[in-house]
Amino acid sequence: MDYHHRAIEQKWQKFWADNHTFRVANISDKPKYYVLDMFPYPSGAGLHVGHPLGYIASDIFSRYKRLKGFNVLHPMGYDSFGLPAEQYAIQTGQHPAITTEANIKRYREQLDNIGFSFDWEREVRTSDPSFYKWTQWIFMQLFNAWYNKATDKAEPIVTLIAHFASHGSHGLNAVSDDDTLAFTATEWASFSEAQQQRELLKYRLAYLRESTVNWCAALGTVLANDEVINGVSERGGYPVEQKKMMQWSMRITAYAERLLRGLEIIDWPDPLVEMQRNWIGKSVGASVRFGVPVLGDGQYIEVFTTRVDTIYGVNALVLAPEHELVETLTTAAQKAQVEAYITQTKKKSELDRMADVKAVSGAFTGSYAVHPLTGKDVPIWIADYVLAGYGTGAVMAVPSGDQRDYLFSVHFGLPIIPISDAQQLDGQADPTKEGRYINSDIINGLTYHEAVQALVAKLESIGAGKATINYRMRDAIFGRQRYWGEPVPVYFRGELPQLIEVDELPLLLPEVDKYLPTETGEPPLGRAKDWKYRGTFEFELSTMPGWAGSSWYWYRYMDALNAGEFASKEAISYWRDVDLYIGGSEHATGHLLYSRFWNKFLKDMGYVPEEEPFKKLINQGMIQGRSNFVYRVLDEQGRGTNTFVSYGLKDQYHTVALHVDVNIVSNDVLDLEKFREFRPDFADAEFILENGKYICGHEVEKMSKSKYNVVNPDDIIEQYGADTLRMYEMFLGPLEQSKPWNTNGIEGVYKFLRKFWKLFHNAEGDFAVSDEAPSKAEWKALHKIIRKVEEDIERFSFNTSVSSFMICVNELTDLKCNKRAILQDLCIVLHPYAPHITEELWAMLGNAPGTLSYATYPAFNPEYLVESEFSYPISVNGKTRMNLTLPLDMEQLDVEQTVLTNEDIQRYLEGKPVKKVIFVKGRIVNVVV
RNA sequence: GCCUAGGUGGUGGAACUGGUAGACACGCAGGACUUAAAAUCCUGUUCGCCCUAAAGCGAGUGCGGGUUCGAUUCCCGCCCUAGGUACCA
Repeated sequence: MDYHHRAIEQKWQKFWADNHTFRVANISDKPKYYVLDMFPYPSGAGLHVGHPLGYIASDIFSRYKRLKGFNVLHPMGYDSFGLPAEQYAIQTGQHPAITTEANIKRYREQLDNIGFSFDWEREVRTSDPSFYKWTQWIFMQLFNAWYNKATDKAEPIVTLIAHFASHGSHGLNAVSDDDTLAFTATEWASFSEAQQQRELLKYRLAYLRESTVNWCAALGTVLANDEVINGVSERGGYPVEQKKMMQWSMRITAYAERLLRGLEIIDWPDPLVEMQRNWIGKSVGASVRFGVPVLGDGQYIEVFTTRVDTIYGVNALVLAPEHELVETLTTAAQKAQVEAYITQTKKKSELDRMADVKAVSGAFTGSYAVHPLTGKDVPIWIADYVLAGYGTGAVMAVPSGDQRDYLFSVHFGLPIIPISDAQQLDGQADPTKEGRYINSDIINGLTYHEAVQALVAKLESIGAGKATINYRMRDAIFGRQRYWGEPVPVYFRGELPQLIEVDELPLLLPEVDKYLPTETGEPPLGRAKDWKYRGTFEFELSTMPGWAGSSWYWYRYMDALNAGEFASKEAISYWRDVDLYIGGSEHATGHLLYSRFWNKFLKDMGYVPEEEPFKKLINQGMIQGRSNFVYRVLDEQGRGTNTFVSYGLKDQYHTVALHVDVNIVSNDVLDLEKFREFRPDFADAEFILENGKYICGHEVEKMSKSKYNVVNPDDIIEQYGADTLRMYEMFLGPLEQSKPWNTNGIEGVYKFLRKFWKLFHNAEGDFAVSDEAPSKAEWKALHKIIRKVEEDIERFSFNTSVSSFMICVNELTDLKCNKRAILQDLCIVLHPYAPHITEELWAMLGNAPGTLSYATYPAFNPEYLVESEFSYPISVNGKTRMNLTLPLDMEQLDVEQTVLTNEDIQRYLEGKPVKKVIFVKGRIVNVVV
């Protein structure tokens, strides 16, 4: 019998489904192992061969872990809220739930084709009310919590209320808005309910605040910073403007330090850790207050600096043009100039501002601040190199130590004062921390560390500053003016947001007549009829952002059907955290940061046990498209003819390159018949061939329909089978590396599986396995692969395993091995990679069908690999000259003698005196002359 | 600019802690089987020189240096590619 992949694969996929082979229990004697994939957004286009790359790797790993005796949780689901379904709904009027359902069905079919070992009984969909009920529930927990810096964790809001009731705001160390009130316990008691609520909102981890948001009028929505690229929306490329708006936000900044600390205990790729570190952007420095007499007594401008030691070099304060004090500070004489400058910067788009980094601009306000240490006047300027959103939106300019300040000062003729004897100011600033300070009053002669200490102490003692830590990361906006997302479980009593009752969850997404903003500019939910809480109060009309559901979904898999909790305590305490998470690096600062934040919060509230949710993380590379081109010959007027010239001859003609469907090209050779059917206008195409073939050109591009380079896994599976697809995707190269998909080469993997199949069959094609004892060489081939695959999988080097399987099967074929003892173990070792063919052969070997998934991975026995001899490469002066087989237990002196007296070696020595012989046992002999 | 990863045959890639560079596979060339094709199998395939052949010689892992008996691997400088980031005080 030949290897018929289609029949075998369908048979086993059905078997696994019918027998619930991959159903996994939350109780087990085995150690647990949780393998998670980043779940997909089910788009209308379906899967292409790039999508399953990570899933195949995680499936191999899961199947391997099962064979190694672990209880493996390996679930899959859908991140099914999202823009494309809504965009489609806007265009067609079809409810996004319907398109989403259809897309999920298609995804499921495609996934099932590949033979994954997911426990589908745990499937989650973020858009399903039984799931988003708990997303809303977590939101409510966040609303009902504050961050206590004293205990360094989030606490229920009741503990804050208790503190206010007994101590007022005194002694509180909390993360909050800037405008909190100071009050006593008695004053708190005297506050109205509304006043109290207003104050509490300044502390809640989910809170409302007026934020400047990226408003995209064309999309009718607010975008996150990472959705705005170069001033236009990532999706669609529409213009984005800054707009003030009441927005739900998440106080992720409360967790900045813990998010940073956690990076040290997790096993993630360095670039990803680095990206998160930069995103959080911690700077240690000081805040310094510069008094501003014109604003009134005791009024000041606060700046943040990482170089407080340079404070005596300050020649100006520079504010962001958007700074709130600019208008007040501008004197009548400077008014025209300042206003002109502000108009000019406002006009500049984000893009211009970035392109213009080197152009210095700014304006003098006419006012002066007072240097807190010298008492001297410091002019106050505005300039757009100072960003309103970072620090305090104001900087102290130190031209000798900061290049931007230097350029600014040179441009506007401000004095440049050197502050260190080590500074070299030849046309640029010198930020050195070496040397001793000069022109710096109380720190003259001190070193950097001494100076910082002395200055912070001094500033603190006069109330003009303190040591401060600043983060680049901002609180995350948690709202979208869109329809297809989780409703926020909040209604309004006047201006004040109130939570609905827990037993009223889920707050279902209401029906609307259109998926567009209302005429008055309200989000689509404003269109819902009679959508009021208890018939009276307005619901929140924005929905949650895309990252809400994905910030906790891995817990739902642990107990996906639980109606009473997001997951039971027992399930969570058994599975705890994700042992291996595989996904793309594009989620580095979005999903992976928000998930860590929610996880820490859930831990603070006692719902989950681990500080970090994803112990180990692997980024799979992107699979790019590999486009093929044909070259249409142009006539003298530059018009296209119906003649196409092969790649190698195209330079002899005037041609234009056209994309051609990669599915009608094989090894860059065009299928002429299929090409004529490809487009009606190609029906009578003629070809100029080379060597009888039409060779196509190629280029690496994004995989997309318009480039005709999309390869559907279903087509590959139809032709070669899922086992071939799985192994070929791995064979393509290291998992982490991005690479173009190229179907060339898949034949090699397909041939391998047929060769493997043939080991179990005789020349007539009948199943024929021998019970004889294997030879030494056969044992050796087996145990080499047992060890190799184990090592490779543990370091996620799947491509090298595939090569080793090929070597092993080549060896066994050469040995004509059909011994049961060898082939049965080989089935187990290969099973994670090629589950269908191995299940089939396993059953043919007489094992109970379907038991292979839970077989025991064979133990490696080093005795089979022990060698008594080794063929040493003999090199002279580092250049390999020949090989010499010597016993492995031969020691240096004997080796030297054998080698040096060898006739062939003598030739290379040319009679020169031997200086030294390097001998590394089992490796090499190097003669130095 | 900064951060990170990477540059190896015609192609994808291998070489794990400094020890035979190019495993494995594709492609290509030649051959066997076949009426023929497909499938299968065998041989060769880094480049250059020499040669009927056998054998031999030289160069070679982006470029230039260094350490070492020995470097794709470690160090210094540079070039290029991809991803991230954008005046962060």
